[in-house]
Amino acid sequence: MAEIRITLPDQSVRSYAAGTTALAVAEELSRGLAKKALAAKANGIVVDLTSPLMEDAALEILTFESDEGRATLRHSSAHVLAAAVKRLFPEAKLGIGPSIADGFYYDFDVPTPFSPEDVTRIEAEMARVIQEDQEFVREEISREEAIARFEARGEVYKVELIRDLPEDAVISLYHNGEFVDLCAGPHVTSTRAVKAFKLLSVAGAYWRGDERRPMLQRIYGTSFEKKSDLDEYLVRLEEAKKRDHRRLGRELEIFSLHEEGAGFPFYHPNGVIIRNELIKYWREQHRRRGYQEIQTPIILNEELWHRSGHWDHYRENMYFTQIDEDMHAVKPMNCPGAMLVFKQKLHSYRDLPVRYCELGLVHRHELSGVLHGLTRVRAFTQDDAHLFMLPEQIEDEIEGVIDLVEEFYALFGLNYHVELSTKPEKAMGSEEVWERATGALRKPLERRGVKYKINEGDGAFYGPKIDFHLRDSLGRSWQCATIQADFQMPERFDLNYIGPDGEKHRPVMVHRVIFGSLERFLAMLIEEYAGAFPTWLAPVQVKILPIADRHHDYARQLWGQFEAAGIRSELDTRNEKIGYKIREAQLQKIPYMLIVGDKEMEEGTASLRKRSEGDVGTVAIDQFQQEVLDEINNRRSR
RNA sequence: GCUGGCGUAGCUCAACGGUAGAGCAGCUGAUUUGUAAUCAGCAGGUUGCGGGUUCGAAUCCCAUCGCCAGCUCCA
Repeated sequence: MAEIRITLPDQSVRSYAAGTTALAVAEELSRGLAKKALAAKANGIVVDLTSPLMEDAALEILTFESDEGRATLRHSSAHVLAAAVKRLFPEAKLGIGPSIADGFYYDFDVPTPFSPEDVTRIEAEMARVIQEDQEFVREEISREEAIARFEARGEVYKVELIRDLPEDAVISLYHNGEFVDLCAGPHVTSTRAVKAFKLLSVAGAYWRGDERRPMLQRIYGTSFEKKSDLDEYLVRLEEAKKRDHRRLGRELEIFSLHEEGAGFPFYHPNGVIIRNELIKYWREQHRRRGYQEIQTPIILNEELWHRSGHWDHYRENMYFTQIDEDMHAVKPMNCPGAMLVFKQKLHSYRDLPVRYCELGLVHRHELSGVLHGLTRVRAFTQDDAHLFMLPEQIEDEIEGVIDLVEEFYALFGLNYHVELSTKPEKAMGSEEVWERATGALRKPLERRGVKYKINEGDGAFYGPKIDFHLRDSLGRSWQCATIQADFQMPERFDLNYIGPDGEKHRPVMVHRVIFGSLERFLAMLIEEYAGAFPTWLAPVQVKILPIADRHHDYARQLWGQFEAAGIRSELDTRNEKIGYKIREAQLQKIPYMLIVGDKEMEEGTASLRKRSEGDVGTVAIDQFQQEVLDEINNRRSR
């Protein structure tokens, strides 16, 4: 892979190893540069910082991986899209149009949103722009001139972007045909380079991601160098949809959702089995690591939520109910309950850390538009824990949690990325305490060499957090595990321990979840495994398929033996051909099928078929049983 | 919550102003079957819910609920 070269404003050049993401480069450079501009070129990525551009757009452009010139192609495709839209809708005002992970988008302010028919017309017009073989031409002008020119065109958003640039900034424009855009570049040489493209969807998007600003119409698309690559991508998208946990959840009878309770999931028998297996594993691990499990109520009175700060910072997400004279709230978080348990007795410094874990069912009033299968619901069970410790124990404790997360996720073979989320706007506590808490999270991460990115302003209201994110089958990222340092709640709840000096001292608290929520984690697992769960999690582990009625007794005997051994097995005695039964077991993704007919009954064996390998021949029952038990007990994956 | 799209039988879809149909699944019967679908028959819907337009609405309009994509927000 090509090395990455970057030209800085002073004309010096820096090199980065291949594989470095453009985002990482930008983050490093931004420490030394107030404003950055960036360009990426098809040959291996040349990032051009000599002509400053607005930060937002630069960051948008930066989010692609550096190993492809594809980003350039896509960014140029975005210009082609904008050119087409301006032809068909001259009144459209331009937002920004970056390349993104799998394609590109462009934001437009139009009086009426684009209809699907409009999108078809735009696509046709794009094809025309491409046919016209328009050359991409760069032009550099002064900030004042840029403002004047975009103002003359009524491009208020572009003007806003330019105004945010420094006084002496040199602005670059890119022309293709009659279309001109504010843009750092670079671009492909001609619109002809866009060989295969497709517009995928239209959606509203707030200008600059701010819900108080106007909502623009965002058109998403993708483009490739070759038609075959585009086709392959579209096929992959279709394939990914088959792994969607909402679809598999129904097909495999794991869970369901009903309009009678939007966002409140129903678990079916198979779902409960998987959930219970996860919980069983979770309990084993936590006991081993010195946690004590507690359980606290779902409804607690309003006063408690005032004390915890939730009333001030989280009320709009909470459900309330009146009991007798008093207002109560359904818990959106488990922390206050854990704090009451801790406070119930006097703690010695010798007892710390105290680690309380809790499978806590919480309810949150999430906005209707964000609900999504099991990944975003209104009632979910957090595999929560609250750790109370001496201040000097905090780094070790956090490191212990990181270790636990790594062990869990490794078991499931999950890939994740880590973020460190800092103080949000709506926060309690002083700047100084936040600094300390953030440091307490950062150090263990660095000590372990965990790669992480900073997520500015995304912390909880009571403290900063380390987040572990998983991706779903369509590439969307979901926060699962999180570790939060909290110096606020112990204060508010007046928590104490008795130190060696015989005096009361304030413990530090850490909140954390490993799965995140059982709901979201289950969704991730369904998609990760495409429904083919490892045997230890599979709702049905062995399916016994007799060929004809005369084999039923023998089959039933095997079934009884497996059940007694603790293997979840099922018997299919329906009056169907063996192919039919196999097909059904296969679609249910059952790991093992045992087919028994005359031969097997005679020998006291079974014919084994694995869901992943097909027919593997005759097996001895006891040996097979032992192997399955080993696999289950060792929780082997796949 | 916001923008757009979509709600027809358990599932996947058809009918798109003339009064709802198919495949799979389900049920019944026949068949006793050797590694991904045996055959036949039966049953199943006040077209999400509520209004309106019309001689007539699944089809058009309004409202509402839910779902999908994205934005904002989050485990």
